Amino acid sequence: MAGTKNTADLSVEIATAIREAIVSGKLIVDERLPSEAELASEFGVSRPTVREALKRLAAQNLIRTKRGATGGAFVNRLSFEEARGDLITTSTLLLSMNDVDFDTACEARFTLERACAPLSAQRRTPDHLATMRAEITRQGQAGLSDESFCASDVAFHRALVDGAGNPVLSWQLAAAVEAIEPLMNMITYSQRDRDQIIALHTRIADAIEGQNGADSDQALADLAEYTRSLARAAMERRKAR
Amino acid sequence: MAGTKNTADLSVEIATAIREAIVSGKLIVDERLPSEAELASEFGVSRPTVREALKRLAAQNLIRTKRGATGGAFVNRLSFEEARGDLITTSTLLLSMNDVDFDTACEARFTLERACAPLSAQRRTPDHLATMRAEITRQGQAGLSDESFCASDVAFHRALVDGAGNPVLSWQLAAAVEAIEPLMNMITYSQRDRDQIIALHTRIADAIEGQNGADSDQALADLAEYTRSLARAAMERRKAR
DNA sequence: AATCTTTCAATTGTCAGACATTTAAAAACA
DNA sequence: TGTTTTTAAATGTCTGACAATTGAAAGATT
Repeated sequence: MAGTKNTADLSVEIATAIREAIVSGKLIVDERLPSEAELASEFGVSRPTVREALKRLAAQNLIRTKRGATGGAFVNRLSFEEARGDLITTSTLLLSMNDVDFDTACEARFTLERACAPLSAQRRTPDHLATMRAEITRQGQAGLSDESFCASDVAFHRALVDGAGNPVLSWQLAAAVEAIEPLMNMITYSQRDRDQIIALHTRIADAIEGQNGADSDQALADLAEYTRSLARAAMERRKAR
Repeated sequence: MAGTKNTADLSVEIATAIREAIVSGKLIVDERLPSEAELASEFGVSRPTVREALKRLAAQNLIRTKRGATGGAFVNRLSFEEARGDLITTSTLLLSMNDVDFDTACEARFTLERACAPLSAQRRTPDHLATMRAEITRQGQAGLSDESFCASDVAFHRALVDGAGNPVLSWQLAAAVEAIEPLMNMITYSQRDRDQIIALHTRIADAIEGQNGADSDQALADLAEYTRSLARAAMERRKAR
């Protein structure tokens, strides 16, 4: 008789029902959901069960809640900004929990980034260029910790990708770039390494400024190769130890 | 006096604490968390509050729960498969809620996909080729609904991307490809349109089979342009109506 | 001794009712 | 009219209880 598995927990069922209403557009942005008490009565469950369902949706940024007289749960306008943090967390965990090796992660990142470079060369604004130059300057500062160097590296590449002027690309690439930061942080950067990277960054920035997509692509390819070689060396040092 | 905003709800605080323990590696995959009662006592809150925190984490696939004597909450190994569904949902909502126009979404998708094509040309297995050919055949079947045509289109492109043999790329691209399916579904495909798309798909498959990265890239660029033109036409028809 | 059955204990899932806190609007007041 | 107080509605939290599930231990049977 049965076909559907109706053994799911109630809070899961309720969360799913509301989520589908949001995704399908039955519930629109900023619309207020019924109060917890009303939902409980509608679904024939208790208030704590409804609350667990709402917390599930809140964890996915699908709703936001407000207390007080005019409060309640509202359909949340999912912003790229909000979604970025979750995507980075997810990417980071995917890499670490599935033993994705550095080469694979690095290849994915640079493959995607290189795809953005020609667009960025076309469309970058002075703002993007200024950010890239500023980060290159910072990367040359003496006494910069490896962690700060990596953070600046991320900022540089984010500016590069943002230059493409496509929020969807920026969103996806931010994750790709930032998710491997923990892996990059495991590398120790000698002064020579840093100088090399800064030179490559300068080549990239020059190409982007000169709206030369081919050059920026080649410079990124070189940076990808150099990064891989650094990681390989770090791995071997670790193994030899 | 205060510097940190400690006004966050308790269930949020607890969820954040546990999430950070997972991300930082303090809690490892498949490790069992303390029981709800123990967590409640540890954090000095009631069981319902702990449960709301756990539901938040469960909604992000960070933990799974099991009932019974040996039950409890366990750190979940986040799989690409699991994460894909959430990413697609998020992408779809981002596009619809932020009024991302078709051109922008389409550009992002094809930019990323074209980046994968050369890798796929190098590494694709006979399996990937077989899937691509099979989907092309299906796309030519008479009486196929627009929806099924789109679904097959998605399957074709997923096989193409999977051919690159990089799970990280597959994961990110699956989202990019599938998230715009709802937008593609709004287009009506005439027989002539379908023939054109099938011809382009065949060109792509041929290039991938012949391990010709440049050809596959060009064919994808042509497909991108054709898709955009179809969407533009559909938009104008809608406006004229 | 081996195997099947029953019981048990631990844990999550659900419920009911209560109180605390927050918030904006309504009412009272100056 | 402007300010303060009250009030009502909503979420946030707590307590205590019971139901459902599940693996393991204890017991019964062959």
